[in-house]
Amino acid sequence: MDPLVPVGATGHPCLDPHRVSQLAPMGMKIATWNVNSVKVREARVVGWLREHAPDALCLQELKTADEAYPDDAIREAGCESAVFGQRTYNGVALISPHPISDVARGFGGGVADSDPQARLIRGVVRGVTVFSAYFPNGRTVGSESHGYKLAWMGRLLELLETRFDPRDPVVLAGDFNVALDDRDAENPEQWASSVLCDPATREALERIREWGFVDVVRKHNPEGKLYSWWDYRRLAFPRNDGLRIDHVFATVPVAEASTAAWVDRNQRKGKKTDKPSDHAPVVAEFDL
DNA sequence: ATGGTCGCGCAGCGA
Repeated sequence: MDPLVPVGATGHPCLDPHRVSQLAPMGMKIATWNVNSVKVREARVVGWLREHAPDALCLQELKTADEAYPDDAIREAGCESAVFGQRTYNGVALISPHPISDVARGFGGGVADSDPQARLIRGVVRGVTVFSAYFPNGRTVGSESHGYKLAWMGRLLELLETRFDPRDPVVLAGDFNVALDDRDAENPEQWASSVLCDPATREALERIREWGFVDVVRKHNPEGKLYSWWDYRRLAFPRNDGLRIDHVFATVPVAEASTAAWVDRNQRKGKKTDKPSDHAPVVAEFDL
């Protein structure tokens, strides 16, 4: 399968994006989780798959090369994985109990030069193109890393514009490292000048959203006060000093079918020996 | 306590 061919161009009726609303309604649950090392979080991931039975689970920060990815344990939980691993840093995966087709790693497609960091993978699950994205953090505003973050987001937008159609069923899920507005932080003033909230970063994400996405978690939680990441330091979780930086964006035909969206805050709980990630899973459910 | 926590990989970086 040519990964450069847009989804829906394969000729298979089940992959025709414009037919998504014609499919018999079934539950479809899509989740994203920055696991901060898939090896350390292996038992949690397997347990979470068994408990919540998502149709797609997007992982970020594997910090693991492809060869060391726990593929056997995931298979024992009944799922296959599409993996774009990297040693030490980054690394993303897409997990599903269904077949994953049309897998593409990175930006590909000659949109821009290849990215040396493994931050993006996509595949088609039950007719929906699902991206697992780990946006760069950016460290500090104005830094070289911040420039890389903004450029990376621009490349993602270019990929969407050139290879996809907002009328297609597309889900962009992952750790965006962006809190969209002040509802997405418990202490917004504390984070205002950080790379998670700075105006240039928010504007870059707004341009991606305007391409044709709905923020599905916001749709179901307009009041805010729902976070996905709490720093390991400064007792952030007990104080609920969190931010919502992990997102599930969906194009309109998918977002119109959403029925619920939530954060599995339980996965952030526990003592040091329980080894929680600093991120909790973000889940969106659809009648698709 | 003048930092504070993780994970990687074995010093110091990135988050």
